[in-house]
Amino acid sequence: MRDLVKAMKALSDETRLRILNLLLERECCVCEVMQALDISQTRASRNLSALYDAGFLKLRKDGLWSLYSIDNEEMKPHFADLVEAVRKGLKGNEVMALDRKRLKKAKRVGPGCVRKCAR
Amino acid sequence: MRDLVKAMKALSDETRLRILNLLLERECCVCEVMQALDISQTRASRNLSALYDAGFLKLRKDGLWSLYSIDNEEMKPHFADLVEAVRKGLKGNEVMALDRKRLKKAKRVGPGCVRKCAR
DNA sequence: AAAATATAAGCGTAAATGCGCATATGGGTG
DNA sequence: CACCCATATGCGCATTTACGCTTATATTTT
Repeated sequence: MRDLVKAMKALSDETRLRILNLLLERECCVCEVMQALDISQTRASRNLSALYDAGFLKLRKDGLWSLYSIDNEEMKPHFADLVEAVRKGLKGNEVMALDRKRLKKAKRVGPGCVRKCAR
Repeated sequence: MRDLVKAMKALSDETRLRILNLLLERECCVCEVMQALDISQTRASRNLSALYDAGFLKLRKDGLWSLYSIDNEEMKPHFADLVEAVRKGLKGNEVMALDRKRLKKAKRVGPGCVRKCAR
């Protein structure tokens, strides 16, 4: 039960639902999440970690980048059901649509991404 | 999205998951929840209200009793999916089994139920 | 109407949560 | 090796949450 409570907690936050929405589109690095949601590096990193710790995401390292994505293979079946329910519930939401739009313009590479985003 | 966050918050608490487990069995009054989970009246009432406010339950009054049950008819489809995911995730849990067991012995009527349970 | 009863709500408090700031970590490049 | 960069983490603070205690509300019974 502990795990389920943790999973639900992970999903009970606006920022994390927005992140999940991005990841339903594609794999993202922390930097891209920052840009798409227009949030701080700390906030992006922490909330990605929360989703990861809860068991929804997998992590892949590529050089300096941490690439997070929805862990469809290893995720518990009922967790996948939760993700699906969230996807349904978020469908048509304008904030989510805007986030996805900005994700398309987000760049994984480029010098000083973090610093630039901070301004 | 606000509603979804609220729903997930409602499900991200051990007490409320235990209550939901009872209601998956059958309709319950506050008093029965108290007995089955061995918790205070305030706690039972408050957490039932939270699940109700989030949109998972319906309320029926019968004399002094407030009878809560899962609102399968009016609930949003993706909320029903959440409940189903929770049910799956809770299957086989020993705490849930014990709660259900005690629910069978819980009585809706009987003088001084609340007072007795408080001891 | 007065007493009893089940439930709800106000209030205070302890714990948990979210996040910004600063700093640490660890890989990449010159 | 020195520096740059993306990410992670320690710390402190403000807000939220959970819950017990007490009291209010509403309904039934005497």
